[in-house]
Amino acid sequence: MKIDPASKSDLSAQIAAAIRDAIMQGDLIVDERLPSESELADQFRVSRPTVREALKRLAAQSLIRTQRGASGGAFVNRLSYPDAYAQQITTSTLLLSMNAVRFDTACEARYALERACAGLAAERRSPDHLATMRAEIHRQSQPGLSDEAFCASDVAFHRALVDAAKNPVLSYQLAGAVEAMQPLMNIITFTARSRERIVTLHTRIADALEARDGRSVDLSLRELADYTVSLADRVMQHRKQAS
Amino acid sequence: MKIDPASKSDLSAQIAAAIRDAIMQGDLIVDERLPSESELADQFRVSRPTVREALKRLAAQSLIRTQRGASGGAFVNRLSYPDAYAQQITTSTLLLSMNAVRFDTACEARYALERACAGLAAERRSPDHLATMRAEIHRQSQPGLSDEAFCASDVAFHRALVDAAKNPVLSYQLAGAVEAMQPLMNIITFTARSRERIVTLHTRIADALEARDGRSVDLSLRELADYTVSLADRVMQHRKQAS
DNA sequence: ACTTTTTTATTTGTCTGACATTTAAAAGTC
DNA sequence: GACTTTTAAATGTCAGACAAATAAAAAAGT
Repeated sequence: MKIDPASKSDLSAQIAAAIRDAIMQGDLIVDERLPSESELADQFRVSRPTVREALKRLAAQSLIRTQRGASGGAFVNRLSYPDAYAQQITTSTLLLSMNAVRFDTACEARYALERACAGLAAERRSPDHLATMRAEIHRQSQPGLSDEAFCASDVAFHRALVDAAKNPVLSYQLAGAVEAMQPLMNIITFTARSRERIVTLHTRIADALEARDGRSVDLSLRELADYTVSLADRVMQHRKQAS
Repeated sequence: MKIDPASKSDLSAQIAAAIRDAIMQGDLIVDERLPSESELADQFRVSRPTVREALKRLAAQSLIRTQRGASGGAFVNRLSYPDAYAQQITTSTLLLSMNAVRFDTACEARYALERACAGLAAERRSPDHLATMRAEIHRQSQPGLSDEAFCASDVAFHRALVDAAKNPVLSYQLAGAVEAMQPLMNIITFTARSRERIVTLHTRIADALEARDGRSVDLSLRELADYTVSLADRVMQHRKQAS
């Protein structure tokens, strides 16, 4: 069923890969129970701790879940959207923070992706999405709002925009990109961002969405992107001068 | 430094979360060495196997790498683009295959994302990208080509289009989406897809890209998307009739 | 006969201790 | 000084044990 070439290193990684392949290939279906740890140990000719390490690897990717007790065991997990979001966010966040991705590169990518939703969102937006966006705009225009709260509201606004496209796959992809950008965005927000300008642009986007004018949404998003990038440039130049 | 509330279950998961947080927070930087497994065991007041399970969880997410021998240990890993790709692909593939995502939903998402690259790609495409695309088009028009090879070439073509935008973050996001769609796409291709039509549209895209006409690229992509979705509809209807 | 309680078996979670293997650095040798 | 050998530290793996949770079976009580 699943074998294991005695080639090179790390038995637990090999076992994890074998089980992962079986799941991806469809040999193991959702909610199916894997053999018990002891049985797997016998099957693969390794000890139980080694099997356990392999299972933990899979659990870390939400591929399996485990239950204790009689008739417990490891079960193939249905990968839910929230789980997938979470992993995408950690992966994307780390990728951006560890690879010295330039702010404008990330920003360009983010708004390009978001603009991909503009047309669909204009077609399909429901009153709920509009209400959410209006509410966030209102919150953003409150004078006493902290920087953190403003950023959170900003994310919620754009999240609503993406969700308005009513395509869960798009939402899933975009959630990772937007969330991962947040730390980078905060650097800008906390220094130079004009809330007034942002609120104006957000309002324009909401208006265009309400009018189901996809082209106008797209234009406003592009303007927002350009503004954000120009801000970033200014912040970077400022830093260069300071050092 | 990192503690561990004796609240609820699964020590290895808690420890993994603590270390993951430390990495994401920046308390542990790239290439920094974690304490040895024995030291971590002492620190968290657990046994070494438990620590090891936690470390394997992190290794599964490419957050750490391990080296044997003296001055070995677990090191914070720089998450590389290829590693991130790989994870994105497994996650996306499983998400799509396990959640009964409708083909047209996935297809819509894929082409929406790809169209997000159209403008940038038209601006920045290099002769290399064009050459790759032309070569793939040529391969696709060979009569003896197997279905598998045609699909692979299709992926390579679209990959080149995305890469032409010269934004690694976009490439990273799109690679996952496109690859994850492949199994679904194959269902269509192996039944009803007209290669001639595809090649014609691909050629039009390449021509528009050569002319740096972003708008035209976008239109051709939309046409390709519509064609693919209509094909899918036909295949589904055909199946419904058969059953 | 039906419900409640108790027992039991199974399975994961965790610990202890040991040995194997790899690898870099220290010690020794020419 | 360059080379070889030894050593120590670390991960990788194993074996066996006990704890804890849990569902099913068995027993008890009404």
